Parts: sequence; structure tokens; C-alpha cells
Amino acid sequence: MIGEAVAADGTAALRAVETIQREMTAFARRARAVAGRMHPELSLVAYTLLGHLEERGGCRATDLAAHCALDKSTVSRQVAALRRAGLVERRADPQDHRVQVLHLTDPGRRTLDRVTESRRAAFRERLKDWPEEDLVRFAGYLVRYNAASPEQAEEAAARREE
Amino acid sequence: MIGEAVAADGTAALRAVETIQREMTAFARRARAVAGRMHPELSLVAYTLLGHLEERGGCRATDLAAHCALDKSTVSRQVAALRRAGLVERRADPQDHRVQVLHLTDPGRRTLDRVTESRRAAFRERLKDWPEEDLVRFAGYLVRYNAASPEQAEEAAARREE
DNA sequence: CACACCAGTTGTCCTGTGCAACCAGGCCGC
DNA sequence: GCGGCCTGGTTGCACAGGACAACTGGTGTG
Repeated sequence: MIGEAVAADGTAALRAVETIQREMTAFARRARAVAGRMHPELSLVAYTLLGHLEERGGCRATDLAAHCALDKSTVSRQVAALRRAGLVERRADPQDHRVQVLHLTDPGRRTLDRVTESRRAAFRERLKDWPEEDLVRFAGYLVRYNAASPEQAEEAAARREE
Repeated sequence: MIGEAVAADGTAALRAVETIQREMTAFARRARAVAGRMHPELSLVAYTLLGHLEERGGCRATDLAAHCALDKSTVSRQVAALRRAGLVERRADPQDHRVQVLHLTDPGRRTLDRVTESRRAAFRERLKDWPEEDLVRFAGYLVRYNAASPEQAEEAAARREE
């Protein structure tokens, strides 16, 4: 049974926080490796970068760095690799010659879609026995949890400023 | 309210799976770096290893590797570092001279407790506005999610990619 | 113009990780 | 009891990801 009895004194809440901590930790530890084995073609970071590019329809390397909370040098190298792989192209901004606006190429979009589909299938497989009600609640909890992260807050602020 | 209306046709379930995928990915991407910044003294892996050692009251390197889904060489090096740092000691098993039973030292236990407390505080802060009922349910969902065997998921993914 | 600032690249370093080769201790069948 | 196989662990090697700092070149402001 997923939702057990709830004590009135807050003990259950403390135990639950403990469990959340442990499980999130375990998950985080494992995720990267699993993702790598699942899609050798696209690392978790690369996937996120492409995803952000698709979502925003092109942006600067600096934006990607901010979004992923990565150093700009890391992003620069990741993007270089993606460009070498032909998944991303960059166009000089005529307004500001410092910036290189990054765009998904068609192969990039296809690769992203393929990996997204494969990830989605894996998640569906893993969650296939869950009642819909639990899925919806779980999704809601995750959104709420991640929304509390400082990086997310900054992102949200950045988005608001545009 | 976190869990919104539930449609009867499964659309909500699909959307929820999508959301879970996105949020888990975002979380995984960020977790390692955040953990590193939070506790420079103990990496996420080292923390998990010490935690498992405490939970089990000593075990073999191979058990740690299996538990964390890590290569034994990785564990060997991590353990070596922890031994150098004085957080872990090993005792030869008198029954089987191949195995080195690992134990937390007192400093190891203290360090683990300190980091656990700090992590716990961060989680409590982050979850402080959640109703107890939601905490308990969220914890249950995470346990259930992580309990789905990763091997199974990988196999399924491999089958799909062939 | 000079100087501060910003986007991006590159050099250097460190950590974490896996794979493969290897060593050493145990177990089994002959 | 002894060679072959299994198993726990260590080490060499390669590589990815990431940070930091130094640098280049474009922008803007006094």
C-alpha cells in the first residue's frame, strides 16, 4: 500500500522526509549511469541542452549554461561536440557579434525526438502498473519539489524578465 | 491542491508520465552538483557508501558495489579514499581470507551523522510547507518508483533499441 | 579614446566511472 | 592433493564531465 496510516503527531512527516531524502539520493546517484547506458548517443546533459534549444527555439550558450547551472566552458565544449555531431548549428547574431545563436538542426531535432520517445517508453514501462491517480499525484509532487530549488527559482525569474 | 482533476480516459496518466520524466531528469541533472556544493567533505557516492555501511553494520566491497550499481573498481577506489580519510576501516574475514569486511570508524560515523543532519535540514526546509499527508504519499511513490528493478528497465530499453 | 564589461574558447586540473587485466584465496572434481 | 574454475579485490588505462582561470574579441559608457 502506498499511502500508509498518517500519525497526528508529525512523526510520520519526519519519517517521510527521511525517506524522500534517501530515495532522491539513491535515484540521483543512479540516474546518470542508467541514462548513459540507455542512450549512448546522447548524454543526460546533451539531452537537456537539445531539449532546451527545442523548447526555446534557439538561444545563446550563456542561456544554456544558466539553465543547466553549468559553467560556460562546459557548455561551450558540449555545444562543440553537438555541432561536430551535426545536431546543432550556430548563427551569428547580426545585432551583437559576440553572441552565437544556437539552433537545432533537422538531424538534431530527429535525434532529440527519438531519444525522448525512448525515454518516454522506459518511463511508461516502469510506471505501467500505477493507478492514474497516483501518477498524477506523483507528478504534482515532483513539480512542486523541483520548483523549490534555487536554480529553478532563478530560471523562473529570468523567464519573467524577458 | 497538488493532485488535480483526474480524467477518465488516461490522458492525465500520459501527461503525468511525461511530467515525471521531465522532472526526474531535471532533478538528476542537478543533484550531483548541488550535493557537492552542499557537502564538499563527502561526495554523493561516498555518502551513500557510508550510509549503507551504517545501515548494515559492516559489509564487503562487493555488496556496496551491488547496492550502488557501481563497478567494483570504483567502489575499491572510493573505499580506499574513505580509508585514507579515516572514515572506514576494514577487517579481514577469518572465515574467508579473500573478503575484507568494511566498518565505519567513529570519525566516519560522526561525519556521516553530520552530513545526514545537514542534508536532512535542507530537505526539511524544502518540504516545510508540505502537508504531512502529501509527504507520506510522496515518500511512498519514490520508494515504489525506485523499487522497480533497474535491470528490468535496461533490458526493456535494450529490447526496444534492437 | 580608454576602460569596464560580456560571450565564448581554450588550457589545465580533478573526480568519477567503466573495462580489462591481474592477483590471491577458496571450492570442486578427479 | 592438485589443477581448473570461481570470487573478492586492486590496479592500469581511458574517457567524460565539470570547474576555474586566462585569454580573445566585440560592446558600450565615462
